[in-house]
Amino acid sequence: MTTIRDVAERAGVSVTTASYALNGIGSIGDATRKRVLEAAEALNYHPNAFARHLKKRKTHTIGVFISRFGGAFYEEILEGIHSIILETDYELLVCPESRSTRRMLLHRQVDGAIVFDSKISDDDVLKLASGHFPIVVLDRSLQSDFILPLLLDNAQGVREAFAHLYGQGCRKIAFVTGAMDSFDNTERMATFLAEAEGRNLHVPVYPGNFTEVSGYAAAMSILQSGDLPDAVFCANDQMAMGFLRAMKEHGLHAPADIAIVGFDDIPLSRYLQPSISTIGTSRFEWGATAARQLIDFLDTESPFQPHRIPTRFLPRESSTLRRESPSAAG
Amino acid sequence: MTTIRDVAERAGVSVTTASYALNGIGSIGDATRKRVLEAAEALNYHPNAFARHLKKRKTHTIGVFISRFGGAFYEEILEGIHSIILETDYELLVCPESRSTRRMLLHRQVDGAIVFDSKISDDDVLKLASGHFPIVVLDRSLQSDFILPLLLDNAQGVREAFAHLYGQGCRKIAFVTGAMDSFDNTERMATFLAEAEGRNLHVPVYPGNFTEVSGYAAAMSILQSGDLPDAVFCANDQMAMGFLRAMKEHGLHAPADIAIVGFDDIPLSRYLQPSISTIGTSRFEWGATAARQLIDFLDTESPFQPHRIPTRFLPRESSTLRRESPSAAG
DNA sequence: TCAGTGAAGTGAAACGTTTCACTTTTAACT
DNA sequence: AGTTAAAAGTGAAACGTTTCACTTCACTGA
Repeated sequence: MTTIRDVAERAGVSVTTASYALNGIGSIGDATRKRVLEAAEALNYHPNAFARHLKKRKTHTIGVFISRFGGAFYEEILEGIHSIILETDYELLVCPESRSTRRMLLHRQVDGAIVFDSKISDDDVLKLASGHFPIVVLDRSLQSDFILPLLLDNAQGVREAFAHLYGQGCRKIAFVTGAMDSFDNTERMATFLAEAEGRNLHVPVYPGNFTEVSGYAAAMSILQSGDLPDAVFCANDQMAMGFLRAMKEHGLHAPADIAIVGFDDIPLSRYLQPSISTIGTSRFEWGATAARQLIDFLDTESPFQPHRIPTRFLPRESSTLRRESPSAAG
Repeated sequence: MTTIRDVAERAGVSVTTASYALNGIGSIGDATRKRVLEAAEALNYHPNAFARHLKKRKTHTIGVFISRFGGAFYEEILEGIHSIILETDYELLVCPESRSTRRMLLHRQVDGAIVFDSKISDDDVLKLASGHFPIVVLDRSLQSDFILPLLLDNAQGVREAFAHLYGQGCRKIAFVTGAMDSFDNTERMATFLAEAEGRNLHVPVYPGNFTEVSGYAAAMSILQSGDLPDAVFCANDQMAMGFLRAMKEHGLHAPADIAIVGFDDIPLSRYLQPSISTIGTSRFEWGATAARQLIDFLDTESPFQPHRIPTRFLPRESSTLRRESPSAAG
């Protein structure tokens, strides 16, 4: 572990001079600077990040906190964030859930954070956020000058989807929920039920948890009841996939027997057979917006600009009963 | 920014006592400990990670360095790594390419690293690695006691693929390369050419760079030459996708006109039409193995166990001319 | 009563940087 | 030669922890 002290010694200068030379600041003679740089090179010196960050109060790094990497969901958001990072001089650190006390531990190891992990409590986020530590949250609604909730406009897409099903004559529509502690699920369900209520429709609700398996299970309990709906809205695509799998096993077809709509537009949804009607957004833009706003805040202290990320319904095979017009493709 | 000094003051104890109490070590009376904990809670105190890590020489964190998040490739590796992390008390930090001096900056911010980013030079990896900083590399071959190269067994899969094509009677086989500075590409190409040579076949080589577009371009130059091969091996699936797109645009079909084989088994390859024959591995296991070995090294100093990650050929529609036996499915 | 013991608590050095405030050297003018 | 200013370089404090070595104190048992 060579330190700046070793470098200074070898170059025959003081630690101060070595520091200035290495950072290219202060007034240091060319010859001296060169000698220091050579010493550093020769000793394979790398500054200790902790000592440096302890002294300077900034790390020029933003942290992204997610629960996991899979799920075909985070990837595009991370790419969006990364695309903005590449335009700046910031670093990016992505931290998934871990057993130890990540939340506390990583605090102040980054200058700001983007949070997309329901395992992190609202309370922790509220406590951590400050003018020195702004946070963008992608999965919840929180009120603070230093927190920017950047949420999907769930209502918009759900309304479009409902209109599509209703417009096709579906009147017996069931809803399969996601995890009940999810903000998005709550909003999707509330919107859907409100739309139905507006048309005097009763919507049976089946509990799920966003997993493929829970969609399958919901389908099983519906199919076994014998009383089939003509359409089912699943709170995400994974569950729609599970639902479709169960239908196939029972010799039923979407949309002929039951029209299916999901949410998220995961990459697979387009390629399955039938392709899954779903509600999508540009996740890349979502991530990019989050990163942009966070960095703007850090650089210029400009206050956060709350807004919703637009979503839109993408009709595909799993719910389209008859093609209205030949040119109307999703 | 409340510090441990503030906590100590509020609790009416020394900084030392506060530190011991907060860390649950030393001999501190129950009443005192409680007072310290309450003070910390009241002040919303979080230890400064930099000061802590500067003093203790360990961070209990491993870093993963990748070039980007997309490409349908890293996701599963990251999930594999994460799965191991969850079993331990380590933290995980994932760091994609950035404009600033990430390599130096992150050094010592983690206890060990997993590298999968060709933009990081061999030289840097060699210099950084040491008994205090072990590195697992997933994309290159390097010799050091403190570096573990965990590479795909490219040869195995390529040989199987070649045998498959040759066994079907293909004799005029072209190769589309990946990026020339890629270790994997080099190995895939070398194996393929060696296999061909062994059967006295000449293989025309078309340059690509692993992108879908470069596969498309390679196809265009082959198709325009008018002299069609009966099979093409692409060094990865993205290029195979591009190749197939070009074929479709020319009214050609795989495998009837040209049999196509890719490499990587990206999720999409299974769902496209035709589905793409490819060479796959368990990327989840790959990541898990990397994490396991790194953590073993850190915990027990047990030396690295070099080995290759097995790959296997997955015959699908794009290359299977006739089904040999009804039961032989991939 | 007192040495001995263990529990409870503390002072201060150390980790490796950066940077403020300062001194020394050099060069440029009269 | 003497003055001044700028350039080059340095000492030491600070960042916020942890932890070694130490003190204080109350209690035990003889």
